[in-house]
Amino acid sequence: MSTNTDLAKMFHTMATILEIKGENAFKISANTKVARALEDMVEDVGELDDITSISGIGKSSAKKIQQYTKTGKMYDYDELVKSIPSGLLDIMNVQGIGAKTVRRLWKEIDVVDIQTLKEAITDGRLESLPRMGAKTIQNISESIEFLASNADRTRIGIALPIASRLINHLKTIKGVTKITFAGSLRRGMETIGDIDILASTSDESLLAKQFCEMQDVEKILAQGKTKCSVRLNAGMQVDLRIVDKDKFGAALLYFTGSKEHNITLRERAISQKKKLNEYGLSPSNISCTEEAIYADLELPWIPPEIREDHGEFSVSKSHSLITISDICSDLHCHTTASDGHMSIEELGKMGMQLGYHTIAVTDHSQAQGQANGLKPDRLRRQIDSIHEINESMQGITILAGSEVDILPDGTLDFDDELLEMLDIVVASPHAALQQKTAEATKRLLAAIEHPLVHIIGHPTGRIINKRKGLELDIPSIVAAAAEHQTALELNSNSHRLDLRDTHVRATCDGNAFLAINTDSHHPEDFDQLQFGILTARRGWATPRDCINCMKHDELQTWLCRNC
DNA sequence: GCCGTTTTCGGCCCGACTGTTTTCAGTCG
Repeated sequence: MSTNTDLAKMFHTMATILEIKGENAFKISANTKVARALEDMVEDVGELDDITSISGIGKSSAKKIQQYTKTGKMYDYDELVKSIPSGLLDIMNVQGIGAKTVRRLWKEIDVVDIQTLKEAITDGRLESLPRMGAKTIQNISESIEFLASNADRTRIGIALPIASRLINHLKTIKGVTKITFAGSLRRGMETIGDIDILASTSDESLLAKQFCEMQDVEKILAQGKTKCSVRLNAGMQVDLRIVDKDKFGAALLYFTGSKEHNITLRERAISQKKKLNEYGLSPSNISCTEEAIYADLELPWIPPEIREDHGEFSVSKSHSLITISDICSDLHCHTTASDGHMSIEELGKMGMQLGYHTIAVTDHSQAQGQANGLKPDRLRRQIDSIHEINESMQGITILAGSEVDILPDGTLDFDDELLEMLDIVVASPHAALQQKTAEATKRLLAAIEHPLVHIIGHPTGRIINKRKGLELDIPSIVAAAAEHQTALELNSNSHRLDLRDTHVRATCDGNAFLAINTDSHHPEDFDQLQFGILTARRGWATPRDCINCMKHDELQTWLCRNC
């Protein structure tokens, strides 16, 4: 698993070094493409018979990959890394500095890393380079400072509310007729680099001005007639594009991306003797809506979440992605009995409010002492109370469950006799999240194969930007989950989103069930479902793949599949 | 470096903005 990640990093690095060295641009993008292909693979690339069967990976890269999987070394990579000072790669991350500048910094004034770049600014050497005026140097200084404090991309759970707030504000500006967000946010990615906002207005300069003067703008990065760019106090960059109302669709398509989707779409246009850009499709002159542009290219409208050039151009019309309204149960929630903030009754009422037919109480098991995990006797008493409350509450089924720890050796935190008393068992890894792939996979397989386990909760245990989590052998996990009818959870919490998009795709492709839960501890946590759904859609999930979309009786039957 | 119902060679997406320049290179998305 981590071989793919390691290799992807190496190909990214090779691409960057080639760029600094001024190599052929297509060779550079070919390397980036290989890196991306590796990042998106769930099976270990070393297991493949023919690596070149993957689109974007040709003979040359396949040979390099093979050399690495066999020997742990890649000759071409090592040679490239040796050919430049390693600190130059860090300089490439400074906004406003590209490959050409890095090359000149290195060759002409001996700058080899961020530190020597800072020194060159202080002692005035930077000024000696062509096109290095006071303003440019000031921007570079600020970018270096910004880079030091903001290394991570922003979680969608942070970015989406900010974007909504900005749009609600900008909507009120006179002349604005249409406004929405695009980019990776619209594609529902788990982390966002910057917020892209697209707008139509009768007064362009007013909108641009007001945008740059918004309260939380820390710095204006660019301010043109049709494009403005600012950085917020929160650290996020926000780009505003102002476009003609009747070209909104073309612009939305273009700025939603992904870049790879756009490139393939444009190549498709060219092959049909057409030309596509952000202003429309010529010669047919179509630009108003995305639907019309796709239709003219003989394609159905493609949902933003799957616009990654991962096969969406041949997706069948009947492949209708899951939506939030398909969800009619939440099977992983906590109460005050462990570390939640709702009572069983409150949870039941919440479920009814959301229109669910079923909600599950799944408090932590005894191993989670810090989360006030339940010991067997407390759990037995809780099961009784849940059943009592369930009897008295009309309109919803409250399941007695547990989020039982999968201990490091793969055994569960409660014995079978107790587990048998539960309506639903969510088994999750919480500790020992540093385990190696083989051990971690064996651990989860044991839980998947356990006849009393219904769902594997947040299978990898990762926390976005904070903790890598278990690097599982996903194909084996999915195969076992399909065989034993155990669902794999997509935990909707925006800190987790675990399974991640590519894992979701593997799960659905492998005919295993997905469970999309919120893991709610507070009433407002139920809102996190939107992030789970976006991630599920990115993984091409349909309602048929997800147990939370089952009707009441169907779910009951599934819960009793091993009874 | 990759790819091919036009092609095994010759292409490979395209435009806006900045800062510096005095017509455009570099960067970004």
